[in-house]
Amino acid sequence: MADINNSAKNSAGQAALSPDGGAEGAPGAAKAPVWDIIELLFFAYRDFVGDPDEVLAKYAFGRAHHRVLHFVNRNPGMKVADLLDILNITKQSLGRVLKQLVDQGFVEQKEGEQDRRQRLLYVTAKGEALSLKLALLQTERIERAFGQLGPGSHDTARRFLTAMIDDDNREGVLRLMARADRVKRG
Amino acid sequence: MADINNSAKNSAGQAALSPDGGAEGAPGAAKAPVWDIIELLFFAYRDFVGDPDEVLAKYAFGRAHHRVLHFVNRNPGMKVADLLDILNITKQSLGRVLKQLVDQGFVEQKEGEQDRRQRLLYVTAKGEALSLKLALLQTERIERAFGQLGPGSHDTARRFLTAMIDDDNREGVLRLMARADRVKRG
DNA sequence: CAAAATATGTCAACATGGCTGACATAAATA
DNA sequence: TATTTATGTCAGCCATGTTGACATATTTTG
Repeated sequence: MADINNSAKNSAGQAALSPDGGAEGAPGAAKAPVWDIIELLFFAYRDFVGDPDEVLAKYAFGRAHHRVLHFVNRNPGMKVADLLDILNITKQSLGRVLKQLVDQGFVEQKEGEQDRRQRLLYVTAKGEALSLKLALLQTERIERAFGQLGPGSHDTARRFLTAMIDDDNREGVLRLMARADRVKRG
Repeated sequence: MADINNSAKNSAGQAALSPDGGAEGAPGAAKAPVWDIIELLFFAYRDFVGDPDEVLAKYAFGRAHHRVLHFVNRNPGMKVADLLDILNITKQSLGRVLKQLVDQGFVEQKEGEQDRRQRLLYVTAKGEALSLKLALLQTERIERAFGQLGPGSHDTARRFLTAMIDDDNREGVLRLMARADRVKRG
């Protein structure tokens, strides 16, 4: 709120602060918020998750259904407990949307072979189709962005987003993604 | 569930798909979803917005309050209608959280000078302090990420996130951010 | 000036998707 | 056999979104 030596700003109307302008010497002591990234994350994510909404609405589904469908599609045969860990919600919350997905034939539950207490989750053909449809919508936006940026932007974005994940969680997330990738493409 | 010719994966446990491996020739025809970015956005954003939660809980506030407080702090004197546009919610929804923020002395409303129907929004000192506290929490995560990536990562992240915003909205968002920057920094 | 449009607020009712707590069942494990 | 585990379910609460209707003050317009 004071106002000294600045007013210079780059193309995005921000920065020139953390990259060098701002004090960054003291380790661990964040002085000025990185407002631009904070706000851009808000707007980017808002538009990103907004894409599938109209499609979901046609089935009377919401974002909660989308998340469940997505992870079951990506990790066929996963346990209910695994899904709870990923989504970070209670089994009661999950139960509600999962039941709807099962009742309407988007997700199937099969008894575990080794452990018959488990209800392993699979998408049906219908479920996979919907999951794919939604993912392709989001992919359009992502690839449009990559198109505007240079080559290597995919890798850069991946590295940035990966670094934004909790240190505690990062390994687990990467393992999950690697496994999903193996299963779906194997 | 079969398992053929792969298992090679890069450091992030994914990729080798869109960057080159996958078909990308047909313009406009997205064939394969960019699963990695889709999932990483989910996890990164989840952790990112999760940071402020415990602090907010001490005031019995939620993420809705956080969003309002943030934008009012960044755009002092903004109209209620502007805030509604940004947040994309109804005035009834906004009214609820805004009232709490006003009642508890985090936000003030002042009559517009030219147009006395307007209730221009300002954070109080208390509100600014809280907004800053929350932003610094998120900044820690962001700068930790920038630290893990090379120099120039701030700029790269900004460009990526900017490109992810709706074409229709991008200009408006950038204008808003530029204006906020001007106002807050003098 | 009177009429219409605008900015905001408010009441009431409802939906979604989180949550806690308690309890039930079947199957695995000690 | 006793306990633990994986899952499901009932009941109710909370936060935050929605729609629709209506009120009030103020500005703008015909």
